[in-house]
Amino acid sequence: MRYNETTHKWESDYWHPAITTDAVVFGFDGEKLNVLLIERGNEPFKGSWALPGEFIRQEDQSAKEAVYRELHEETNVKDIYLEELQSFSDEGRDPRERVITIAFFALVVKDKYQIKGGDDAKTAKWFPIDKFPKLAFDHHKIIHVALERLQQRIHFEPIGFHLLDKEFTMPQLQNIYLAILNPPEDDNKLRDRRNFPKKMLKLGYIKETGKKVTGHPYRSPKLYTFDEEAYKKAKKIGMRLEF
Amino acid sequence: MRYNETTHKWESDYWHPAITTDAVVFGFDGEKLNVLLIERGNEPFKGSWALPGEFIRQEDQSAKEAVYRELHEETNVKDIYLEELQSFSDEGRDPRERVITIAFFALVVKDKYQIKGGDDAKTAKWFPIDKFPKLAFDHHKIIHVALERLQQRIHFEPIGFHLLDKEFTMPQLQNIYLAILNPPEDDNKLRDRRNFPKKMLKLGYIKETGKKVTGHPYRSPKLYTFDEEAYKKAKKIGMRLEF
DNA sequence: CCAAAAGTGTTTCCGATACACCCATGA
DNA sequence: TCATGGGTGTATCGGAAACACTTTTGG
Repeated sequence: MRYNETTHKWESDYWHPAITTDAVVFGFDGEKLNVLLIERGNEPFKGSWALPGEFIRQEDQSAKEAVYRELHEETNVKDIYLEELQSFSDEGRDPRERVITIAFFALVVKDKYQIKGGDDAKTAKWFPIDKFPKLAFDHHKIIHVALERLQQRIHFEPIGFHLLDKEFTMPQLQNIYLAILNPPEDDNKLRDRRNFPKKMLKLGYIKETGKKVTGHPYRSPKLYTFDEEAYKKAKKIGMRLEF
Repeated sequence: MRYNETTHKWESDYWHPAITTDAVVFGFDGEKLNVLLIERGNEPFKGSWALPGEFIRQEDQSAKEAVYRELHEETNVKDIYLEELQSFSDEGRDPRERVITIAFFALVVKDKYQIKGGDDAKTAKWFPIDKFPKLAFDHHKIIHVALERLQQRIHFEPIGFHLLDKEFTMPQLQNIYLAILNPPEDDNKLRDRRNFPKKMLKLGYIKETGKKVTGHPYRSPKLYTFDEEAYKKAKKIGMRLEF
């Protein structure tokens, strides 16, 4: 594809579709899983809520980088967990022209970054995963796929941490598993406070910090951290990391 | 993007990258896992081997459909297992222009279809997964990612069948697991002929056909099929399908 | 009757699950 | 001292893993 100085347009002998990225950004508020949405300031779907996303630019090194750029602009996030979901390329998903989207999902510490308020064209807001507005394009479908993927992932990869501060308590971590997997009320294996830490600690990549939380009107929970080294080692020797 | 009747070029106000699909097609020869490669007839990388793939066309309903089209042209395959892998969008992966590839992996019955021979510009050939030539572009990396994905998948989804005829024997199925996962010699749980069928049958979605193979110079193995209905049912009630 | 490959059953052991009581903290 | 939530230990049960012998088939 070349830029034509005369017509001021990009030209090619072959059809090239437009490519965007969209990110399903998950956050955790201590109780529920939340998704970050943006109110669209332009047509199409002006006024509707949508996933943060943008057209990939020529200067982006990769699709992933484009997502980082966009998320940084929107929310100032950094050092987040970001994983490619899949592409969405069906005809008719954008009324303007044929658009292929590469979707990602991200896990962030919800209150660590200041998302953009209503001060300019774009307003960003968190919505609980079970109660969000009608969305632009096929973004509803993308969120659905992202949630499924997250549920799969958390069974076999320790990614729950990315929704929490560096130091976290067992009950917090357990709540994340419950919020994501939403197991039936009688599922003791996930909901039981005795079994959860036992299993989690046996995996070997969570370690106590020795510290405790203070300021609660009840017994202070211990703080733990994710031990990246131990995790890599466990993964290398093919340890079962299933939860 | 619009077609300009005067210049006979596609034009847009914004940069649109080129999009291709590539497919890592796996086949099984009874002993080893194989990948389908194509000898390139044009520059760049003329004469090199590469993954089957092509630019997405405007008339393709989706990226997946583009892959089907391309594979059908190359190999006449139909009813194959096809799953999106991920996109590859790094700058510089194609010397011509910026190209974003959406990669897929496929499982086919290796000898069911006649792949194209050396009769025209494109020659297709099977290569064992542990011994294939230098590849064009970043296709080496794509195959690596595809193999990892396949190894993950087969632990939790019954996809081994797609590499075999509709009716297959336990030893055949076991060999697929061994070829894909390549467990250490002392791994009894996968290599033991007694444990494998036990576990496999307990999952509930493989059933005996009552038939047997004949023509072997030794005891005839039983034939089994994949029971799609039973699988869906098991999946719906959230059964553990891990192997 | 021999060689090659396939089929089958049992025991053991560990890990998952179920389950109940005590502890720390601030009000 | 009470209410709230957090921490911990144990018994049981089931499934995974280890293990060996018999059967079928064609040559």
